[in-house]
Amino acid sequence: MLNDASNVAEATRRRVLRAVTELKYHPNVHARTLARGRSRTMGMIVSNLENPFFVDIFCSFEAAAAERGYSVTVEQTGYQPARLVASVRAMLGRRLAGLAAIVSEMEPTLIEELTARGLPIVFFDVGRPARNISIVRVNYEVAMQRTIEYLYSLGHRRMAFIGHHASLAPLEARRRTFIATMDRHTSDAAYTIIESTDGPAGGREAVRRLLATDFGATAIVCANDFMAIGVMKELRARGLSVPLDVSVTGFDNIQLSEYASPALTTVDVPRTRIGQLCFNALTGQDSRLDLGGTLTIDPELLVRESTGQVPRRAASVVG
Amino acid sequence: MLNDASNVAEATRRRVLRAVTELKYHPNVHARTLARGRSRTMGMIVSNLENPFFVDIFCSFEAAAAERGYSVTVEQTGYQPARLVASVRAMLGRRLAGLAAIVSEMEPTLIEELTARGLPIVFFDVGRPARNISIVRVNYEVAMQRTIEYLYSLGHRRMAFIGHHASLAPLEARRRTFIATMDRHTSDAAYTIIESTDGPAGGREAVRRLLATDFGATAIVCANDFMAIGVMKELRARGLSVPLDVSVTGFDNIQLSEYASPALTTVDVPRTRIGQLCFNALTGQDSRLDLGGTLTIDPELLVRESTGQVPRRAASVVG
DNA sequence: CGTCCTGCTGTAACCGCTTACAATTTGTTG
DNA sequence: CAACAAATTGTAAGCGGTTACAGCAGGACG
Repeated sequence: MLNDASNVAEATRRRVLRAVTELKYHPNVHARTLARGRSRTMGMIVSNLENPFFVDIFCSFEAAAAERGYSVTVEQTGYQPARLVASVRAMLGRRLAGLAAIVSEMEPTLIEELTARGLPIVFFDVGRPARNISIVRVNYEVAMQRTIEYLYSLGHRRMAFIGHHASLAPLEARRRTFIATMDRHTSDAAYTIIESTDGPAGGREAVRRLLATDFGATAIVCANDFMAIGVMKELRARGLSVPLDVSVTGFDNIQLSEYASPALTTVDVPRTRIGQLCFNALTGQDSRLDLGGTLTIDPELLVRESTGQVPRRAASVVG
Repeated sequence: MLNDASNVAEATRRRVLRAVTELKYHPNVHARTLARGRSRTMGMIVSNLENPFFVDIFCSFEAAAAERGYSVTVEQTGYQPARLVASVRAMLGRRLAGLAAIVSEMEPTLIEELTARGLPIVFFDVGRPARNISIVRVNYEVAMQRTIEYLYSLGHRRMAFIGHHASLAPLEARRRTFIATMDRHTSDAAYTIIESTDGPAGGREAVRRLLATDFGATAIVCANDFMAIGVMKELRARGLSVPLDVSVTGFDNIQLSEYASPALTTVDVPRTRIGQLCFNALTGQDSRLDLGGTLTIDPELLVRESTGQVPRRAASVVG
């Protein structure tokens, strides 16, 4: 009766409903899900909730889910494949209606384990499609290449890449493309790579290390906006102006990137769209991406205020 | 056998474990929880996951929980009491081990509904203690008063308060104290109040409205850091210097406040401690706060770079 | 007034697991 | 080797709901 109120007498229903509130009765979700055999809950696993990029995707996913009467449960992995596996197992045990894994790390054996079950799954940035697994990708290569060529066109010849978790595919793609693109200009351009941790603190620390060298970068390319915020902070603290002394670029276009000072030049990864897309893929109501398919998003470079012409006075400001 | 491996023959165990991985068996969490009658999951409800303040509390809560073998599920309410009620009901249906509500909104009838059940609960910022309900409070009054007096001592006489959701208790407390403190200096000080939405976009919009008036604030007091970031952005965009033209203060001391430009003067609300505290309260392992008790945190004013002496040239820069 | 249909309520099996306990095997000891 | 204890395995009864279906009213109709 608490499910389908259609074939119950009005009087009875009223009596029941009154009892429900009076006794403060709350149906046991587990009993219900067990009996029904399916649930109205979607699972989401993200790498790092402290990074607004993931929060934004979660929020738009949740909004789309709520609209369709689904609820969402999240877990985070801290970029650790082991935790991803643990989370996936936990999610699998919950008999969810679907699972979205918005993660940078991956464990190859997972795909097989996930294919065994029927539940619809969507991976973002990692994994490969399968019977019940869709993939949403971002063309980091093209975006990174554009970014570098843009900086090169401004005269920058000495660039630094600041990233985190270099071994994880989506991050590795950015770094690899950075290197590949720089290598095209090997005659007159040079680069350096610095690995740190995700977040402003990591970005800041990376800049400290960069400045301790004598590399003299005029542009710093960050793996994401979250780190770029810390990068700009440290540059400012050292009395360096962005973009007069050093240009800085990010990746993701998190909301904060617009509020940074100066506003960050970045690559717009459409988080809201991604969240919706992932949800739609799971419920199979998106013509652009059906279960088992792959969809690649081509992100745009968003030029704001943190990048500019290379400084006239030599190219040895930073590092 | 999947629970207590103590009284099973080694050989049998091995066989079972092999079968588990081979068949990709994942125990049904619902069946298990139902049979056990209790779960090892804590629930957390927060107002707004986009605001890093809440994310930080969630993360430290989760870390504390993981350490003790608990997992955590979150939901957000968007500051809407109705959604809080819905979330609480959903959580109640899950037979959790405990529930932490880190929210600004409240629904008085909730307390009674929650007391009926036995599960340990901790509220942050709202509610009142009960048999199974603990409360963690922050003394916003003292902190706000200190902030205002500090600005006053710098010579500021015209201040604006920028907040959101004024009707919600914790936000209302800040505004009320702002007003009360300003009223002490009614002879030579004046203030104005602007209501907007949470987040940088809200802060920014509030400043636009402030500048459209001729109030001429020399200091802007924000209800939280998340809004303050937008406030500073808009001031900068208008060519106003912080703190040379206008001083700005925040509230919460989110990580980003340190990375803002200039670094934000704010009130340090110890989020990590709060997360841990809430978890400990639920498992009853904290001597400072046992179930049914109240603990008040006295936050410190953290002076950084966004505040300074009132500008010499009159007091009519802003608005 | 009996028959049939409709609309509502009562009942029992089952969802997948835990738990306590019965049944069985194995080991120990006089 | 019988007798008993210990160790292991098998069994059945729930946990709190859902679902399909049987049962039983009451109303309409011939």
